[in-house]
Amino acid sequence: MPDQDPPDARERVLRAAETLFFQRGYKGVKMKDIAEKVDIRQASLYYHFPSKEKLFVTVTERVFERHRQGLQQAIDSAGLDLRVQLHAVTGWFLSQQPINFLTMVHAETPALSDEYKQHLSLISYQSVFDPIVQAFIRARERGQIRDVKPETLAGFVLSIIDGINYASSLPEAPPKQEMADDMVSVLLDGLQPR
Amino acid sequence: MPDQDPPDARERVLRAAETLFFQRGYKGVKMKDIAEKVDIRQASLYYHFPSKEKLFVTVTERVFERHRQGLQQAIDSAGLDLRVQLHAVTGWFLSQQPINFLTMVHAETPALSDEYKQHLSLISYQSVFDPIVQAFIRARERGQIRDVKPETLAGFVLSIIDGINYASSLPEAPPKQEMADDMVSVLLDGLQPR
DNA sequence: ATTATCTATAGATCTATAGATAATGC
DNA sequence: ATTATCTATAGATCTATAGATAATGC
Repeated sequence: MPDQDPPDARERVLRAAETLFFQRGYKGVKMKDIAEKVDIRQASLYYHFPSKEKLFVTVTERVFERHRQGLQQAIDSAGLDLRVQLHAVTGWFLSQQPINFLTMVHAETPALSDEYKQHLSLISYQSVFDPIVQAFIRARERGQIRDVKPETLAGFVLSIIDGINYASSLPEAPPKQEMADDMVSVLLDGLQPR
Repeated sequence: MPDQDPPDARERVLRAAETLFFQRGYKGVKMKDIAEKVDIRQASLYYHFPSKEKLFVTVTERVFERHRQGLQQAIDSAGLDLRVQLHAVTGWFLSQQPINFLTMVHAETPALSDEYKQHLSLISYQSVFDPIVQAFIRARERGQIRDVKPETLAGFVLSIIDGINYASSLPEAPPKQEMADDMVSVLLDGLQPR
């Protein structure tokens, strides 16, 4: 593994913006906040990106592309057992900066132009939703699970992961790993006493 | 059932604000938007509420109080079977204007003063979280479910309900009722083929 | 020369206040 | 008199642009 080159200014802007947008939402972040995090002046951001909206969309596209690759790889290298695959999925998400997918594409997009709304909705589906849907479809084909709509199940998984990230910001929350493991065992085995 | 009196101006403001704040978030709503929905001028809102923040907090307190009562009643009248209770919980939520609890208290509060953040976090816990936690605790005491942290389980339920509301805004989503029923059966019975 | 930053600020937007005015109820 | 609205606008905030300046690489 070679040492990482120090990120250039554009990259530093993208990283700062990613953290802030996902913490506070589009409207909750001022260009000044991002500039301060990068330690440049607010107006200098416009050398790298023509507008706040374009910066947000670029950030979001990058994040979803990263998640698409990471998720796909996690699932692919987990073999053919759904339980192992689901642990790989939660492992991937817990290794990443927490994102609220629902919040992101649901609560924030109203602030964006219609064109971008649709676009972000589509790539969010393709990147984080679809790989999980496919995993459920295949598990069903292998007879590992009963017949429940795979899109519904993928929605459950993503919702709960969002919820785990939320819960972890509260005092007294169990470790994320524990909640994630509980999710997998509840989804697969249910809550009936053994 | 007596006819409802027509709501007074203050009440109309609260209802318009509730809808808008929960659709677009605190920062996504302008006082002008609320005023237009009530069909008065923007400045007239300040006769009823001293500030946007106070209006938001009042709206949120009312909503959570309504949910606390509705949830408690739904669970209480569902007898002692957890499955029936969970259907009552989903029935209650699906009968109400969709709220994203996670979004609400997580993504929006950063825009509010620290005092209100804590306050809203607390009442959200007491109103929507605690009744469900109690239901899981009792079910466990009755031996109806195995030993998983009840707070974790309540988090799963609320996360998934948020997710169902989100999914329903997408094309091709299954009916909410169907997703909610799937949630209950997956939580209780798991996904193992029967 | 080109690249990357800076200062200064225009223009738009938004909350909240001041003071006037109309409607309602003694 | 009191209640509920209105018009007008001050003041704060935020994005984005203009033009100057410093640093880098031929």
